[in-house]
Amino acid sequence: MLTQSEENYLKAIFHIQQEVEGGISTSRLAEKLETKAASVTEMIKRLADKKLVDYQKYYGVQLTDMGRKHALLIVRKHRLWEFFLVERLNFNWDEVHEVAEQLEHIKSPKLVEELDIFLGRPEYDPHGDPIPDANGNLPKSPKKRLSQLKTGDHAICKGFNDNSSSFLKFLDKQEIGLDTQIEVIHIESFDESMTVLIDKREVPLSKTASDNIYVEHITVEV
Amino acid sequence: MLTQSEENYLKAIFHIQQEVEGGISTSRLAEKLETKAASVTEMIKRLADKKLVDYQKYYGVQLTDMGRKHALLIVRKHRLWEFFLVERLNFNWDEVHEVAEQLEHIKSPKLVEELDIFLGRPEYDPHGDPIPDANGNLPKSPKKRLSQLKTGDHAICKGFNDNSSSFLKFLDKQEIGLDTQIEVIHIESFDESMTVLIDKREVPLSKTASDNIYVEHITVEV
DNA sequence: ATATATAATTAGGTTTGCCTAAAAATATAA
DNA sequence: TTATATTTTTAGGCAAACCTAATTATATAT
Ligand SMILES: [Mn+2]
Ligand SMILES: [Mn+2]
Ligand SMILES: [Mn+2]
Ligand SMILES: [Mn+2]
Repeated sequence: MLTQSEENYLKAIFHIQQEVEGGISTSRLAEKLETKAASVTEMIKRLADKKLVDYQKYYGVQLTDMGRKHALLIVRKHRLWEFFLVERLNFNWDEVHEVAEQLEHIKSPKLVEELDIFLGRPEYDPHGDPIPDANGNLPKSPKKRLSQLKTGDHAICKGFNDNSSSFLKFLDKQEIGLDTQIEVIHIESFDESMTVLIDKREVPLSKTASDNIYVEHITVEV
Repeated sequence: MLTQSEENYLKAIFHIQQEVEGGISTSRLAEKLETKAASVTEMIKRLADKKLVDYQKYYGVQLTDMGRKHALLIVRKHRLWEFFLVERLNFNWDEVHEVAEQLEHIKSPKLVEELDIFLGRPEYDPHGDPIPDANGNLPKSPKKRLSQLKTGDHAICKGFNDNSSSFLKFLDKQEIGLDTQIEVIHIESFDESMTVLIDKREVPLSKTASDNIYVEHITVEV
């Protein structure tokens, strides 16, 4: 049985591995977990003893198959709970993360399975992130960053790189949500900022913003 | 902010105080929490420092108003979650306690309030135990033990003194549940065992069993 | 290739929450 | 009332997770 802290480390390693290849540095993990490098080294050793990570002193850490399995279960629980909070308990999508950080550590296989059934086996959480199934399989969708599109392109919003409360509140304000239709009508070459058309509204987006929006690029029949 | 362990101590003290008056002994608490007396002494001191309990060395411990308020919130959360698990997630009433022991420690006032609303503000948990409201008020029902009734008495089952899985499974087998109608048809003076009529079925109950069943005594118009 | 900067590890502490064994206080019995 | 038994507290340790400061290894720049 893993401690809450061990679970948080595994999840953090998993998330960083989604972004970058190879071993993960102590400092990167410390940053993600908002802790100090010394604490990370210590914990990594414990996880290595338990065969949950492969660890080579000074050369970073990687999940083993077991470690990955554990991490995926935590991610599954996190996202199922977020879905529950938004769809059943009237939480806004920017207020669920902290509570899900707690709920993801509840240990009960039956609870996870019954919750999944109760919610109708959702495939995506409120932020568009895929929910691993009971076997740890992730439905993968081909996502592009909005910033990669060209003028005239059409797309549908499918998720976000940044799930912070401030970014989600910004999206609420611009009325951008999951499955929102977006058309790129102008890209400013000076700063790569973008003007997009959403539901007949012209919305200006900085490069930072468009970088953090994942879309599915669609071809529109004229 | 209280730790999980501190919350468990407060809840245990609260539950023991429901049964017996006056200060609660270190050994009684140790037994309830399945820990050692030395650990209890230590924790009690911490709780006393935080003004959550009144503590007199060698003479036991009692909740302060603050301590009682905290304990009632934990009990509220525990029972709301049990209700959720049984009514929405298809748990049987004998499998909810352990999971609720974990869920009761989730910290989010909004979660508690929204869960309460979502469930329709239930007044009793699946075992018939009252759910404190947001202000810590308990709806109190005048409960008797089934063992206190006389031959010929009619009653409705309203709760149990023992919520252990084995007792609840026994009740399932005898088809005794909340709001079940019970008529006492015989009491054996030798061992105080009882025969009751439930839905036209004669059910034998030991003194131990009838002691653990709470009922509302009703008068039946003939 | 060597010096310097950066990153990671080790050493040594702290707090929480548990333990066993010894000592002290209280309760009970002769 | 005094002796004995029981209960409670204290003393001293341990493991998990965190920390700061010092040391060591690796990476970078001259
Ligand atoms: Mn989240
Ligand atoms: Mn977490
Ligand atoms: Mn319970
Ligand atoms: Mn608990």
